[in-house]
Amino acid sequence: MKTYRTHTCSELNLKNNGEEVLLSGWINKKRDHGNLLFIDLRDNYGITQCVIDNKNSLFKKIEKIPLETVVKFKGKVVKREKNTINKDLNTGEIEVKILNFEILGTSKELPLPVFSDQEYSEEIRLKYRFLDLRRAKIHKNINLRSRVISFIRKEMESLGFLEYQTPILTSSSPEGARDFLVPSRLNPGKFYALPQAPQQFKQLIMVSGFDKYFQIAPCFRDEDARADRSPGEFYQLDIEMSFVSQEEIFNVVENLLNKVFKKFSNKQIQNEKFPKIPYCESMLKYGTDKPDLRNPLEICDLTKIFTRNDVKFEIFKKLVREGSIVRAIITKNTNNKSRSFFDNIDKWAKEEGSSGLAYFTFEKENNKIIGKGPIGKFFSSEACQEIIKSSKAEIGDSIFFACGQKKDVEKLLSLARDKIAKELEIIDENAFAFCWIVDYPMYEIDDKSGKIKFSHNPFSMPQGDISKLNFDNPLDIKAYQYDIVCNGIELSSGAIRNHIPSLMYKLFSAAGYDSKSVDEKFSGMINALSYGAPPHGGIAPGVDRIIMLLANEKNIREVTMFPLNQNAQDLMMNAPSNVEDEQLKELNINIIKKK
RNA sequence: GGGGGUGUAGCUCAGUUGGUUAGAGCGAUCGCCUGUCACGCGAUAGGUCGCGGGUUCGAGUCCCGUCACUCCCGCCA
Repeated sequence: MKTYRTHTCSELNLKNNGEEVLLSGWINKKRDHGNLLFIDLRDNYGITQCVIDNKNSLFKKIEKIPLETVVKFKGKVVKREKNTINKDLNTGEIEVKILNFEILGTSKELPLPVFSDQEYSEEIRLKYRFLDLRRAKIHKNINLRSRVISFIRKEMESLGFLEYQTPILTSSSPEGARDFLVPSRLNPGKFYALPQAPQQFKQLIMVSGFDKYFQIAPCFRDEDARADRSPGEFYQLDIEMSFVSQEEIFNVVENLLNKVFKKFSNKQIQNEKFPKIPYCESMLKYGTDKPDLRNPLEICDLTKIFTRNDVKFEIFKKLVREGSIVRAIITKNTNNKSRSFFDNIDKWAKEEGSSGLAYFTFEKENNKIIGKGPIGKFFSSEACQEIIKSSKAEIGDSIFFACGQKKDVEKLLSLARDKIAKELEIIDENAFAFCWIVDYPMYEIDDKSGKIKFSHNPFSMPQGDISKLNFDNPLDIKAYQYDIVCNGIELSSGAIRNHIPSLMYKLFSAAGYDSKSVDEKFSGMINALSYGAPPHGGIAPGVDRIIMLLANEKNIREVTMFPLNQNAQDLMMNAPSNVEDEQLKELNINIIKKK
């Protein structure tokens, strides 16, 4: 005997006509005609219209039930008249004539309406997240998340991967993001760290001979939030495999992502075989290592043009002589665009903190190519010809220049690519454009200290003949290190790992770590690699971001059930919070009070 | 740590050059309404204009400070 329901709120249809049923759910909406009352009853599965009129003695009582009250209705399924069918509902061909009711959970007046498509402030949504989560769109997103994760698990298992769990309380690691620390009661003055990723553990799993690992792994990083980055915690599909090349890992992930994105979205995948773009090429053509390939605009280097005598644009020429570079974006067929289109982009660039974007348009006049626009007159016809040649521009195209230090130019033009493409509406919103970014440099120069540091994961395997690595030019060493990018969002990064301890010491040494400090900081890892470690590698796609793309959301909190706000607070549970002095004492912790 | 945006009724927002008693929609309460599905109609209640200070005869509006939320930069191997 069912106590609460015989059917869910999306189940009933014409086949049930005449049946007596029990439904339980929330009062989503009432439409009260005075002597006739419609109630939309909602549960996780859908909505069923229930109806009662004043011939029923319960009418006055039911009429008074507030929205979001949880009720049980006993009723009879009746076919709706043709002109009253609601095609938007699964249950729209029937309604339930209420015979009896019971209130299961009362509701106070709502701080935010559940039945509404309106936008609400994050503050109120997060404080009353349990109400917010009842709303259709986010409820759907969260269930999508569950189905995607379940699908990924099944796929991984069918490929022979096994899910292994790794510790949540681990040790602080010297590289990477800021750690969340957990004080140890049994070891006064010492701290655990929450894992930024199960990086070392998954490698240890390979060393332990398990071969194919995956985990939907929680990761914790104490860094500031962004729209696509939760503060605190996020999930990775963590993968590691033994005895594999980079290419084999690519195949696993490419196939998986193709399947996931085809199953859970109707958008087109631009290239099912993900293009592989070397890091340097990406930095040149897109100004970033996470390019949005839906955007057809590309950047080209035109520094040389500004060394010509027939180019008179002295500001840039002077900067180039002093070591600046010039790069540019060509826009196709924009000679008919208004002056304000160009000026707005220049204005935008200035708002971004740059000195702006100089521009002109290529036109043909008396059979000669000339530059039309504010700085066009500074370029001779021959110089224009040369620009057209090296940038693949055509008559009628426009060109936007940026000049400055390499990093600044890359950054500005990367943003400008997005900005201009949006203005021109040339981004295909109905596509997923994946790519691999490959051949990352092993090292980079630290901006602050000017010293050599690891640019990514210090455990990555360098490329080339490892016996002939040239440590005199460490910046030229590339790693088997790769990222997946989709629509300009970094989805994951991974690497073939360095499983050779002697090589690891050399690599660390180039970044300024002596062997003693490597032993201290990575003793577990180095030690393990010294007892027969298999070649191995892996990757870790971000689950939250995958769901974000599938749900077509721009904010990660829209696919996270109970997210922290931008200040890493949980407004509903009131975390973080003060703790009792007794607790602190037990942990040997003193709070330093700020003045 | 820095920059931008926002903050007015329970919710979403309007509020003119600084000028009478700060408005609308939704929600709530009450009344009318038997085919709605954003039901309709009428009425009532509901405000520390984020907070503090200043300018002014007069501040939701201008100025300074501060707080909260959010977006971005820094940060995120």
